[in-house]
Amino acid sequence: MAGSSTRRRPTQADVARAAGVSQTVVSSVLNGSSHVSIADATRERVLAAADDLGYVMDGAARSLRTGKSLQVAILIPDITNPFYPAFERGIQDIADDRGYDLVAYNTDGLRPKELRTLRSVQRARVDGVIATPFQLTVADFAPLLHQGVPVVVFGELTREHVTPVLDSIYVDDYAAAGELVAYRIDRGYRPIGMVAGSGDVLRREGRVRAYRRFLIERGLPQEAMLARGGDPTEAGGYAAMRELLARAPLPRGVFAANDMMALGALVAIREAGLRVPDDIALAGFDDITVARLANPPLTTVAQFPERLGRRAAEMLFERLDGTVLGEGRRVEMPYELIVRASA
Amino acid sequence: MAGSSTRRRPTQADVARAAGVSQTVVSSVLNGSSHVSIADATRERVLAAADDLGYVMDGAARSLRTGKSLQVAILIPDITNPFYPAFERGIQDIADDRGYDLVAYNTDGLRPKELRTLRSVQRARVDGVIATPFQLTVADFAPLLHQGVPVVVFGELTREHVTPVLDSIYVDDYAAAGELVAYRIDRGYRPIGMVAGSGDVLRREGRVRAYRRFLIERGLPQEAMLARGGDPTEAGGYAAMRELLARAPLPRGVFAANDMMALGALVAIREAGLRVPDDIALAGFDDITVARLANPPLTTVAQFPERLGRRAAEMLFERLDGTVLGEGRRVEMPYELIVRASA
DNA sequence: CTGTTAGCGCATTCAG
DNA sequence: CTGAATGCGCTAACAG
Repeated sequence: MAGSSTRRRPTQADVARAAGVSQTVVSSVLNGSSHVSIADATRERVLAAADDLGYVMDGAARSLRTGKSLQVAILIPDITNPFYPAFERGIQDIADDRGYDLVAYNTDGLRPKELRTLRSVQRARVDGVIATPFQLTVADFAPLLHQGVPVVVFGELTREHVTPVLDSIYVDDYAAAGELVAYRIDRGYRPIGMVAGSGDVLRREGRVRAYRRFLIERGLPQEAMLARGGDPTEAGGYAAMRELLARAPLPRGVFAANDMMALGALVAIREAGLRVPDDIALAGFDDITVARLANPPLTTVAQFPERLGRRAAEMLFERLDGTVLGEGRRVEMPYELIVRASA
Repeated sequence: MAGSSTRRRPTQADVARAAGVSQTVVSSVLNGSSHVSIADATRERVLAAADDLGYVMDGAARSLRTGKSLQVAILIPDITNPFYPAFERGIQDIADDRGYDLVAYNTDGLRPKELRTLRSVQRARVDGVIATPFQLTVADFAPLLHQGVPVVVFGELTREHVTPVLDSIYVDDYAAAGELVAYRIDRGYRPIGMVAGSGDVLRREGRVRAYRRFLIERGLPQEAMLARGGDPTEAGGYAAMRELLARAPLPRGVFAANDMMALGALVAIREAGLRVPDDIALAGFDDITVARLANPPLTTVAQFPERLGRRAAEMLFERLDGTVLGEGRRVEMPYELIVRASA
């Protein structure tokens, strides 16, 4: 009647005993590697014993000994933001293939949380990190880097005097937003507006900068039509759009910093009795799944987050494998203008 | 010109040396706990030295020694499914408060992957697991449980003869779907349809069962109006709805197994030149953010995934703390019918 | 080809 | 109140 008593998990020593060999032999056959060759008969016996006892490697012990944890960390602001699940999924798939686990951290884009996370990451002894830093700078990654933990950053980094070996992957938001505004939002010399998040988010500032440049080129007054809702969410978009609608003159086109905000803006516009795109052209950014399902379907910019995640993970593993050495790489990934009915 | 040479990370021994004390003392002050009291002056000195060297605890070593990894695992089918990010986020927030990291696994609801994941979880030596099993049964969790790793399952489990100590948390899909169909989809003795996933997903079968029961009660023919698209995604919903539309007679109401499928169905209905809800009443399940933003806004069932995640995490930590002992608990969480314009 | 040995960083006896 | 010694499970020399 042993019942639910906690059973100590089997170790290599247990397997060795069961197979009548030494623990070293067990380690060798389990790792396959090593320069030692093992007799086939012995190997079979060990494997059988391991399987029999339900042996599973103790990651902590292995990690302590080898310095490799077989875990990679991902830092994102908020998994609830529809852009990131696909990004995470892309990473996860690659990591999975390589036998790596994924430790996930949400930072909310807040610096204190980002810093705490960085320490957790060190504590966990992960082998590599993929980060979407919002407030962090390159310098903050220095400790990790110095300890030999490769880091891949998603987004454009503020260059600093010393550039550590740090890979980054990014999409040219500035160019994409510029195209979008010029070709889809602009309707001659009419006011166009933008709804954006609170603006402390480096990664997305390219979007706002592109909008500003457009205004300058057209000689349009700046700031007048820029509404910064608090959160980069649907609620934020709704609030910001209502603010825009309350001002005069009414914008004839609106660019939202992301699709969620655009969706919120859409609701606000509809509630105001105006139509998209007839009264106001509206476009977003990200091409989240539902952008296509909105009514009208949303014109936006696709960034292929899953592919971004996969590529980021590949870059990380190239560092872990030692396939790629030396200077940090900056990889630009393509975007695509998705023209639908809203603009 | 040391540059980017890999620096060994500081250990407690290094801190001890810097502070002029023994490693034992460092361990004591860093853990705060212990029955040993340390002189204030010494404590200060140690803390200063640790901070100075940028000391961060080595989780692997601690884990090996104490058996606790300060990590919990979450098993979900697919983070890309909009229900799960909020679920994960709820867990993450609680875990964060407790100083625990979250190791995330996507299983795609496929048994082989689920099993592989279970082994990874053992290898990682996580302290606890929150799982959304699709094909796994209680027995599969036995090894983990026997090793003293608490497990909280989201969803209803098939009871087996032996019920190990395993907590579960679930929403009564069967009741919720029943209400939805009876009060919102039904329009007298007219055909009503359902679009659902491929059906090997235990957790969601309550939705289909409720639909079936309704047909039986009304004496309506079964199967005729049930279309099972492959994936429980927007694409699956679209395909399944087109299939339904191709049959005769046309359904006057359609229940989708989840919101993503409902959104896809909406597109198919619109493309067929029919209107929701005038021609066809449509309802989904989950109340993902975009359900409200659809046109027309989607009638659905809210399950509050973030709250579910938080509660699941709390249950897990009650086990980890030893606050709750003994029998596995089954906690039912509330749902809410969200009536909007689509049905 | 297989066994012995040492030590990764830490928490925890047990002595001083 | 502090220090020295031990071992968690594993891998990697090194011997045999």
